[in-house]
Amino acid sequence: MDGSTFPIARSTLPEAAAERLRTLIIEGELAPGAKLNERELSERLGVSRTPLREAFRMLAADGLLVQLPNRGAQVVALSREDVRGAFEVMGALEGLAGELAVKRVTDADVADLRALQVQMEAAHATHDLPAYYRINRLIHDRLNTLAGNAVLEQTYRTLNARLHALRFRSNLNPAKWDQAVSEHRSMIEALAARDGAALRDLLVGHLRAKQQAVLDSMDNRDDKNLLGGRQP
Amino acid sequence: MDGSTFPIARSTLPEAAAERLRTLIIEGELAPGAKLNERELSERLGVSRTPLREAFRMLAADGLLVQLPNRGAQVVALSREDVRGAFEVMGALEGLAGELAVKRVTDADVADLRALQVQMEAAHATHDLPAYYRINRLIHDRLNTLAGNAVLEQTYRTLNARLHALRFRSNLNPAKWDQAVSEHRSMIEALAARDGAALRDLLVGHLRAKQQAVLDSMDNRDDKNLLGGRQP
DNA sequence: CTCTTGCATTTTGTATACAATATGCCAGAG
DNA sequence: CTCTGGCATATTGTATACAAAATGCAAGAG
Repeated sequence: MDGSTFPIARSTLPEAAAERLRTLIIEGELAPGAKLNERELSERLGVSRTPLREAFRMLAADGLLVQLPNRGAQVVALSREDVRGAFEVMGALEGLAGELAVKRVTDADVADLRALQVQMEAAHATHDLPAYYRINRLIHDRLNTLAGNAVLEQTYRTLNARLHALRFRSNLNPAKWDQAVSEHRSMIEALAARDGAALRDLLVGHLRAKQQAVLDSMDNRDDKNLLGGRQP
Repeated sequence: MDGSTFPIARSTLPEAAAERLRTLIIEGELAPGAKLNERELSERLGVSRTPLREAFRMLAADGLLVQLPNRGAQVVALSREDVRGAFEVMGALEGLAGELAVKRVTDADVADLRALQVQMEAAHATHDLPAYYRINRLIHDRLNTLAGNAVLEQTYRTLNARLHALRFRSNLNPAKWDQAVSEHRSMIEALAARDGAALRDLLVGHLRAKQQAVLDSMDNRDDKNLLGGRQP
């Protein structure tokens, strides 16, 4: 027999529960700061407490929950500082992804990305925000995959999930949106030109703009107290 | 009452078990690729299987274990590619740490680091490898703390633990050692001069050299099959 | 002799029972 | 009226029992 394997996706209850909880957190169904009662949640998910507690450990490692000994788990409430820090790290990771991607990207990859860019600009032109975010994410994920570094990709995804739990999608002013789309165009050109340094700088700058937008929106949200439980 | 808290360190069994296992893995007591039998381990650690399984989930999230459904957990066996990737990410993280540290470092911090540098050079002069590694780690940790970014620090520590499980300490040739010590001197000077870009480049280069040394040592170890279970 | 197939054993997965800790309320002192 | 202390309740922590799956071995077919 050759070495190839075809493992079927068999998920255990802890994994399934973690996945479900992850979605509930990111969708905002479970709000930041919310206390998670084990018995109640296990009944709602239809599993016993044992696998649920394993799910908690996984999500805590991802930074989506915090666990206090003898006091249970609660959805993380990111402080302004946490968000700033997470975006700084994301910037470094995406910058690295850009540098690495340049070394491995093929013309076919560039063509794919250009196609995505066209779709993104279409979404921009029609003010289709959900489509824009979806394509935006596709492009960034693609770039990370192109980097060919599994550790990077995993770290990136984990951090991204944590930030998505903020649900900062709501507000994006027109000027910033125009700017972001234009930056994306430049990024793809830098990639096509195999200019790693330029791509890195663009990505870091892009992330910094996003960071600023998110921090501004945190200041202006009426539920900001839910997001900033830790600082005064 | 003011808002300050003084929580005493109360650890739960899963955390304690994870900590113990982490040590066993990093010390090499549990070798890469080793299968972990739940019943046996729980007896050796003196806990039941339930908290042990939670510990497994934590370590798996840290990348120290891999868990296969219905087939238990085993100590991760890092492939050459994994090591390359992890060092690339470490480089990006340390580079960021350097840039951020420059913005916050005080003269007192610089003085502390210079003192550590002196100790490091003493260890180098007397060929005290363990002391060298200890001080080396102190310096890098200090730099990361100086960056003032909790997300960065946590990501850095996790990744570092994974690499430490390789136990690559064994071989370091004299030329590389001299080079590393000299690079450290430059790093502290760049920090003292608040030159973030220079510090970043030094750190990235430093990591790249370390990466190369580790990859070389992996090629030359007779137990390399234990480290590279995944690739041919 | 080799390969398959079925069974016994081992090991992991999940639920539940019991223990330890935390929480909230009420009574009583000041 | 406020604060403290102690008890009842709720919740989390851990061990154990049972279920499901994988593993290893041996017997039989080819």
